[in-house]
Amino acid sequence: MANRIEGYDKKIIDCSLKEFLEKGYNDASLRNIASAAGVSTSTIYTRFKDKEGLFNYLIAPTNKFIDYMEKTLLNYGAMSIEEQKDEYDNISDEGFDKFIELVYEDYPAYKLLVSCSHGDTFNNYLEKITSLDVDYTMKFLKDIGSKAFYNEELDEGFCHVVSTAFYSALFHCVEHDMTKEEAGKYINKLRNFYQRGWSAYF
Amino acid sequence: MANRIEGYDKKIIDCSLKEFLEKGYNDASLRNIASAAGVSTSTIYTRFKDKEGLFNYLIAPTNKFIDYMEKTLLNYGAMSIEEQKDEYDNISDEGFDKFIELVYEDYPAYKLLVSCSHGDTFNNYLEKITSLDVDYTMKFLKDIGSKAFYNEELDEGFCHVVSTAFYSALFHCVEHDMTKEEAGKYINKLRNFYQRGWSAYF
Amino acid sequence: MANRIEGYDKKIIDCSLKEFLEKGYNDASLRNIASAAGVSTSTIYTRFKDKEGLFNYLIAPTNKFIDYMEKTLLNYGAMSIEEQKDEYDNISDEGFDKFIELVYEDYPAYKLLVSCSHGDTFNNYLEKITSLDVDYTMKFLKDIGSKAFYNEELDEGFCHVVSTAFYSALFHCVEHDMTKEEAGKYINKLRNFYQRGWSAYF
Amino acid sequence: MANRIEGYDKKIIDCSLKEFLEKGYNDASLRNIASAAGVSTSTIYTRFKDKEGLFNYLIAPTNKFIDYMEKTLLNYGAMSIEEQKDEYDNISDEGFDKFIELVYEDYPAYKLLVSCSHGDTFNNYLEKITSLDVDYTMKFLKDIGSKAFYNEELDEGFCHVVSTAFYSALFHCVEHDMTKEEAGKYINKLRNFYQRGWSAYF
DNA sequence: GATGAATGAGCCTTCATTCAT
DNA sequence: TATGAATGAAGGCTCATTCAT
Repeated sequence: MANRIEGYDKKIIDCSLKEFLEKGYNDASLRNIASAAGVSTSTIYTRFKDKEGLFNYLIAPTNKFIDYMEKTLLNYGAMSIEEQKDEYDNISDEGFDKFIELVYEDYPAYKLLVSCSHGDTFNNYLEKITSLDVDYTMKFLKDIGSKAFYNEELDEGFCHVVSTAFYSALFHCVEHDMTKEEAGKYINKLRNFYQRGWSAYF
Repeated sequence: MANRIEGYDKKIIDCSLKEFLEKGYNDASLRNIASAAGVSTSTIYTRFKDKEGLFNYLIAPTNKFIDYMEKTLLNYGAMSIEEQKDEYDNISDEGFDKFIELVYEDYPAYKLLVSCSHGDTFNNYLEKITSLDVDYTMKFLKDIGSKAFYNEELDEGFCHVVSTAFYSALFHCVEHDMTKEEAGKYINKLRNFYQRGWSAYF
Repeated sequence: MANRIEGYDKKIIDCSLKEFLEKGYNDASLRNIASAAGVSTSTIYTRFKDKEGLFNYLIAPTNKFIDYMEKTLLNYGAMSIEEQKDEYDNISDEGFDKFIELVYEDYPAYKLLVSCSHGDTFNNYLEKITSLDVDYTMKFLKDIGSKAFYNEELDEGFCHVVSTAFYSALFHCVEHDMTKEEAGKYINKLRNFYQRGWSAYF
Repeated sequence: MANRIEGYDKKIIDCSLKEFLEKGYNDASLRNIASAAGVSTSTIYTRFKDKEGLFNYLIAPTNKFIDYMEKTLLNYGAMSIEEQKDEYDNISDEGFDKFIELVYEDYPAYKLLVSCSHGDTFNNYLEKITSLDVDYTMKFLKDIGSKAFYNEELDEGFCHVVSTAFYSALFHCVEHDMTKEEAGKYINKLRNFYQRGWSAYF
């Protein structure tokens, strides 16, 4: 998509990216963007409605990962318990591969989301991901008859917090500008680490 | 200290707290604060230099935890390896007790730091804590001759990220306004979880 | 005329009406109108020249009443004094009937003129009506040898102001959205009231 | 009061007056005012809160007439019927003298109110005056046992409209920039005219 | 030490209008 | 003829900060 954008739009997008990345949402100025892009401020409004609309356009690609998670978990949830157990590792591996692929395909969008967004934008994003994960995890624990689940040693609240911590840590690869390769190694270690954490409950 | 603050200063501090907590650093307005406190905007400048100075004053108590960590780890590092091994659990338990004590002694300051600060303020704070922890941990691993340490399975970078994730999660008790009791239980679970994660490396 | 307007023009007119009635001339936005009508802003310019042109088009029907007054007074002025005296009441009755008929035939146009127009638009309209009335009235007073006219007790200036007040009051039926029936009763009372006022001069 | 205002305030007020009188409330620009007054736009905000606050300051003196009416009618209403009958003409004469005095004492304020204000400002002003008048009039008609009042030939609605027309006409002396003398004569004629109109009901 | 006042820079946004296509 | 796009101008307003008093 991006490669088909040309002319003013392209300039506006590039300059917005630069401005937002440098200053963050709040301190970014549409005036600066417009003048850097060689257009009038109004042009931005013609194209993107307003400041928020422009920013949302820039981070829109990050929805692909959420879409992917939703779709994947839906399929996964539709499997039998046995299949779920068998497929868990595959699905998981594929998921994180996909994560890396998507992130490095639209790196600026993720960078913006993680490091330069406004209010609760990133928190909401994390919350969506975490909730999806937790919902399916809780269901899975229930279905497999997890002892920890049934004696309430592992409640949803704690699950949620640890999950949030995990996904926060996941996005450190963006926050700290790792290369794709660094990210791959890092994520593997992270998964191992958390798996050991979770192991007691499964 | 707080109990010696009176008159205008007290009012300014109270109203600043309210404004920053409600709107966050960027959207807080010194004029609102001044008018709520019944002083002129200039008075704030007389007392606190500027907006940032005022905010820093408000979050200053949070340095107590960092001071505590520094002092404690310094003492710990001065022990022999054998002592360190023996004392690890005690020191650790005491540390988290102290954390809870300090946080709930100056709750607004921590809340401000965690949820309402500006730019990298909280990240820098976390970074300080994490670095302290990681430095001593790496030294400890080296001293005890950790296999994982020597075959570079556990490098400083990863250690840092996981540690960051842990301390981030730790401060969720502030972010989510847990009561002191809730925080106590929550932190215990969290420590167990992460200990299992780390166990492979020790 | 209206029944021959179709397609885009019709939509533009309807939406303009709505926008102008809701927000008044100044605060109405051509963009809102265009987007509500499903056309581009430019289309409005193609059809109606500009904002003022569009508005003028919408209130154009209100000229019918002025045309009627002009024609009627011309005929009336062409009569002999005796005829004028005889016909005064008839002409007058017919005139106000016609007023009501025209207003309720093109109600939105009058409403726009009275309540939503810009600058001196309505004042100019009133001024035209008043001037017509005053011109003929002064001529009539002169022709019938009115004492008040000749001793300058009743000068044109005063006549003008009272006439303005009368026609202003007349249009209250539009300003206050009276039904046709309410307007009929209201106007009768108003005429009686002002006739008593004038009576001293005739 | 005005003669004690000096420095920037005076300049701002003078220039605001000029701008509002020339362009009306909506089209007046605070930027123009500020630059004409040789101050920054912000200064206006320091002094007058905002555009509306500035305008309200300028027209504030017009409240004197309403205050006068309220006070006068209150006293009048407290009299016995006989006294009211006896005093009616005096009170009335004094009232209109006072009107002229107040208007020409703060002419710009009234001019602004009548010819340059925003939305329903002047209508609301007229409405206040009219309501005061109508309230006392209706009470008076009731007290003196007016036939027209009791057989409902003269209802409050009609009374209100005619009264509005009268006070509208009254302010024509401001709208048309009459001199104080012209206004005096004009108002006398107007009062006579309307008295004849009312006479049928008393 | 406190303040009222002033400020310049900057904000986002909206508008009526034009013009190449 | 219709329009999408672009624009310059302008709008009201808020801000952190300074400084003479």
